Amino acid sequence: MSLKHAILILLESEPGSGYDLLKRFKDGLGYFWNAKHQQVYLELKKLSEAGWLEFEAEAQDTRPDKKIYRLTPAGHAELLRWLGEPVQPNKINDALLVKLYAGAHTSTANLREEMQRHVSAHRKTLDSLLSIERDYQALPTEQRQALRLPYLTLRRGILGEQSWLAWAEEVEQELGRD
Amino acid sequence: MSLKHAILILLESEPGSGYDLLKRFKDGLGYFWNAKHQQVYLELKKLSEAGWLEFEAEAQDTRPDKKIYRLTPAGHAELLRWLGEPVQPNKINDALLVKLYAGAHTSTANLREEMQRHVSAHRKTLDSLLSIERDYQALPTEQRQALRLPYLTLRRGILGEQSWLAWAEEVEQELGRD
DNA sequence: TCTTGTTATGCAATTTTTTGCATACTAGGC
DNA sequence: GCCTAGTATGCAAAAAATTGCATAACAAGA
Repeated sequence: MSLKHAILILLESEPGSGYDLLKRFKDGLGYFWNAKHQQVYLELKKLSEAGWLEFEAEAQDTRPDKKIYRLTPAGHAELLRWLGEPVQPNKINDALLVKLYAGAHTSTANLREEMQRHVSAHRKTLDSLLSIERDYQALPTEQRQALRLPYLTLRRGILGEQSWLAWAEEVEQELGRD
Repeated sequence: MSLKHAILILLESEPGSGYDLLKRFKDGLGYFWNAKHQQVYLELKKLSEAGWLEFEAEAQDTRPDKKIYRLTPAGHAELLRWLGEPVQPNKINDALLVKLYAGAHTSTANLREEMQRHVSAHRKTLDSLLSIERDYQALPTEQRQALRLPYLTLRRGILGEQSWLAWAEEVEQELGRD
């Protein structure tokens, strides 16, 4: 799995705390990973123990202390090693589709409500991705150039969400015919 | 998680063995769930112990025995209960995007090869989904009607793959500029 | 004849992820 | 004054998923 490597690459770009990483997973340019805070903190601990990360505690007056993590040379080497390996394709496990597939055993109203909930969430995600894209477009050329690969991951998110919403319209049309 | 419920709904449509289920997940209208055989067999065992499934061993001469599973009334009730609950949105964990994001630390050639591998796989998936769609279109009206919800899940797969491939072209364009 | 692919199932160990619980202080709105 | 949201971290238990190993036989093609 590559939560490990997702963390390594984010910290390679810029050192930060677990909390920072969670924010970057959530609303950064890279729209590629989801993890609960418990998992991230645990993984940071493991990666430190493995010698791939080191950290410095940063005392804060009013807040709990922050641990700022950064890559060690061993961590950097591991990242390079991993980049040379092929990654295996994503697997799709989509509970909403399971529910739709089984939809004949429940009411159309139930299905439409469920779809509506998901449509709202996807629209919200798309809006936020588009707003990140606008920020990117506004950057000066050299900065855009430096971020061109992360930007491609953002594009994946945008195209994926748009496609999802187009599908949702097909579904709504079909469910509406009752 | 809903491997449980994916299994319940597949067996509700038609009883079958673990091996059957794996095939249905792989190339049927089950474009929505992936599981290794070990996981499916274990889950079938657990679902039987929970009283949601029952099975009958079917002796075969030349092959190992088959266990044909089917829903019990309790299993059917559980399926209905689950259908009334909201499902939570999918999370995205995409190792390929992690690699692209980190791409500045490796060669463009490496990235292009990786993309090429994935493009081939996605094209193959799309072809097979389109061929399933053609079979569906060829069915008489009543049968199409009965399968209209499963068909929507197939559409999700098709639109998703097409969108993925469109994204891959953007990536190829960008990587080709070196 | 040998290798590969398909049919058919399962246990055990490990890794990954989720869920539940826990702490502690600040800022802003009503 | 109270409630909510945000900042900041973590342990422990349970559930889900992967990896490794194991068995057994047939069919098809090289």
